[in-house]
Amino acid sequence: MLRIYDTQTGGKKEFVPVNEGKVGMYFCGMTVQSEPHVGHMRVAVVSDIFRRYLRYKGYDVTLVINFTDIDDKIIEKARERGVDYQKIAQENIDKFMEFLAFLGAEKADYYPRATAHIDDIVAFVERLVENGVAYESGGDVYFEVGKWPGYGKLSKRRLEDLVAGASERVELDDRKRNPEDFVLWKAAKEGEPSWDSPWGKGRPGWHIECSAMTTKYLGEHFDIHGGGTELIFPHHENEIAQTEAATGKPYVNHWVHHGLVNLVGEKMSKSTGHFKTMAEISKQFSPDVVRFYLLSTHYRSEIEFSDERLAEAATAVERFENLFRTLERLVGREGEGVVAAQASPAVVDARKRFFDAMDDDLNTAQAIGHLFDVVRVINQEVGSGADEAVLRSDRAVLRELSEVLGLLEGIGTAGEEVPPEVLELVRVRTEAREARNWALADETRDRITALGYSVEDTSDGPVARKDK
RNA sequence: GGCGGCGUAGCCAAGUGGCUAAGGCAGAGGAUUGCAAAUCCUCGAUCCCCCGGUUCGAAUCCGGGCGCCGCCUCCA
Repeated sequence: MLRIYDTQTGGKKEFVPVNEGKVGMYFCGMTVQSEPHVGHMRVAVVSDIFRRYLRYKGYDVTLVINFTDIDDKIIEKARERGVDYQKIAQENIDKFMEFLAFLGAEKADYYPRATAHIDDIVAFVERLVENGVAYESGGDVYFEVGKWPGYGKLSKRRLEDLVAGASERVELDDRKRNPEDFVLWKAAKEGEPSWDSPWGKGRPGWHIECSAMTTKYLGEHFDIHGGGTELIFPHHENEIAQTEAATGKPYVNHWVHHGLVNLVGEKMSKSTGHFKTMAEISKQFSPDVVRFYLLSTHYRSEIEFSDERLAEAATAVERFENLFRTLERLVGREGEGVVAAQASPAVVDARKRFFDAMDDDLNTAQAIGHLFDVVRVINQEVGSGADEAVLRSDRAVLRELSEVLGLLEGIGTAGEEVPPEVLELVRVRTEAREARNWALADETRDRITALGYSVEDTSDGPVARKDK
């Protein structure tokens, strides 16, 4: 039984889809005001792992990730650079997609943008006005929080606390009836992008786009809505208010919030400039390493991002790579002579524990622990000369589990080309070793190393491969 | 101030009432190797921030501390 956490109820509960056999998932992507950083990468990996696993469980999954492509910062940047705001947005969207591909995350089914859904947004706001929970004021439209009794149920905040807090911090806008009200539609300011609406020219507030787009793509009541914990309030709280006030139905069954990514102990954020971009990361580490690293901590926990942590992950990932390589040497390429489940009992057992962990709120950290058990068992079997049929089945399990995590998909399935000059040196070294000329053998190995390759003496003779 | 989360071996990280507290990285020793590499084996918390309490039994529940972090209307 698959259990998934829900922020609103504050615990794990059985996953029961709204529509049998199908899953609707929406993750808040990014406000494309600057280039994506490692925090956004976590959304990409978390949404991807949810989709992979639900699909593994047999569901037909629809994943939607939005882009907020209009906000104050985007407008400001466009003005600074003297370009259209859409150019800023598009550049950052392109970068986001690029790194999604880098991470091996499959594309979402829809990537809706706020500015492409103005009609839907306006219709949604109108619905709220008609329902008496929103009001127009000076060209703005506000959601009147006090008119909707469920407000605060996600973030566990009480309205009076909000009012008290707000009075200290927020300058009272005289267009608002109450300080806790939030904007659904903003009247246009001079020189800003704007769209026509029943309240005059303007642009959407930050929260309303998600309500309009989720209901459009996934319906008024769907399964999973994700994002970072910092979005719980106000963004998701407001989204619930807007949507449920409009539809009169429960909105989302599982609110899934992933922990933030910290850099040197401090939250990464666009606003402080304290972040590491994906571009920097992709130069230093492979997609498998980054994925492995992010998945080795449970998605709801905070995670600290540092080069040291990534380097450790790289060492761990190498063990998987080495095993796939060893298996290829011993029993050939994957897919050749695949035998049905003859995997060894220890592997089968670890496989079961792997899926138990995944069923428990996608506990990838625990699942990875069991995956290492599989690796160790297979290595033991390799060392003791296990039957090829068993090794093939073992490998099939290993492949199955790593695919659930989206790891190592390209490993062991394609031979690595080694250039002729390296192969020649390997031959020279082998001859030297046969002649017990250790000095020449070691010197030749040094030359191979200098070319960026290493050579290992396996039971099947020397094997050369490119260094990382 | 309000709300929420966290504190487990040198580091990272599972485990949230009951077998010997997963796994990874680092380290030590051993096997294997001409030497390496790869791999395997062995070794590490008598204990889970501290102090009380509940319980036959708690890292896990409750109370009180201490420390760290997030949110409180830009932010994945």
